[in-house]
Amino acid sequence: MKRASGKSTCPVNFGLEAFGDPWSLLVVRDVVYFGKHTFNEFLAGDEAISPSVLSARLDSLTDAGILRRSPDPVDRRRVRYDLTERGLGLIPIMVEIAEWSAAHDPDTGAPADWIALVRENKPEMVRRYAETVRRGGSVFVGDDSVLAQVQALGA
Amino acid sequence: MKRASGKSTCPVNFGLEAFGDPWSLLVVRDVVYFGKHTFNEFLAGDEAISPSVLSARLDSLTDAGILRRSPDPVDRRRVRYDLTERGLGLIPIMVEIAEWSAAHDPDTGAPADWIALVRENKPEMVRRYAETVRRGGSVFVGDDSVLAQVQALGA
DNA sequence: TCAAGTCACTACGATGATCGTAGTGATCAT
DNA sequence: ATGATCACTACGATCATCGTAGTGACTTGA
Repeated sequence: MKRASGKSTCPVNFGLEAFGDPWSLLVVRDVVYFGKHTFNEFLAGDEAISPSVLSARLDSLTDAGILRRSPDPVDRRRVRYDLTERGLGLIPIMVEIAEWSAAHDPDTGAPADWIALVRENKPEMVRRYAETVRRGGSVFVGDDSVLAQVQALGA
Repeated sequence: MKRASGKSTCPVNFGLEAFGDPWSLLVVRDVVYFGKHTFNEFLAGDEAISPSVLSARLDSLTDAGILRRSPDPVDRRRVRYDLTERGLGLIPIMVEIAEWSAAHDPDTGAPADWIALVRENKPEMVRRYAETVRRGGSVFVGDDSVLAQVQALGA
């Protein structure tokens, strides 16, 4: 990302300068979909990011106002990363990427019925994603996950 | 993008492997918003991509089924790049990126009223973008641009 | 209390990607 | 024929990422 910043006022370019590298959105995805919040949790993901790159990404996402760092009050070794409101605003982008990929990847791991549910109730699902993540939950993992909420509604 | 492909079936990861580098979506943006279709037009953009990188991106986007190359029938030096249907499917992602950036970039070049118009009529505007680009137009440039269509409606 | 484990993160050499500039050959306009 | 224009390629320098191996602060369990 050597591209001189400030050379373009195009909003697509602005976004790509903030999170358009191959790793940033995967970190955001880990928070939103899987409820990950710490360095080692990000490090253990399926895509095997290296620690120095992860460290750099966490710094740049924090600088961009997308993530917020906070020390864990009980275990002082731990640092917790949470999405800011600005970071939560990336959810619609991820949802669209997931929808595109589910449509074009023959080996996608995205369940077809979940993708259909999100596509047909997009504004509500996006809002539900954001509210759930805002209070510490995630889309797929945990008792208060969006998945659990939807299953409770459907039961 | 050294990340071993096939290591993850996550749809966000799939999308990022296809167009998640810092340049691919800018090429797609040039087609959709500005009606660019040739190597030198892409090269002349505000963000100053280098020719070798552009060449590599055009190859990978073509391999990914997002762009289609065709020789110009009248000028045989020319090669034209167009979006495939799969490439047109990236429009909602770009629209969301533009909306996020317009909301968070104090120096954004995106007109506020245009962003508002798109936000409030998203499905229709996305469909209009796609139809216009499909028949060779673009969002902002040309007689048949989406901008011109909207202005004609409002007149 | 003390050793062992875990935490976030840094160091570092090797590899790969991107940068900017300068071409190249094919084709077109005059 | 000449010069301009087309889509690229070549290439050395610089930058980013990769993978592995640590580091110091802190916590845990005996």
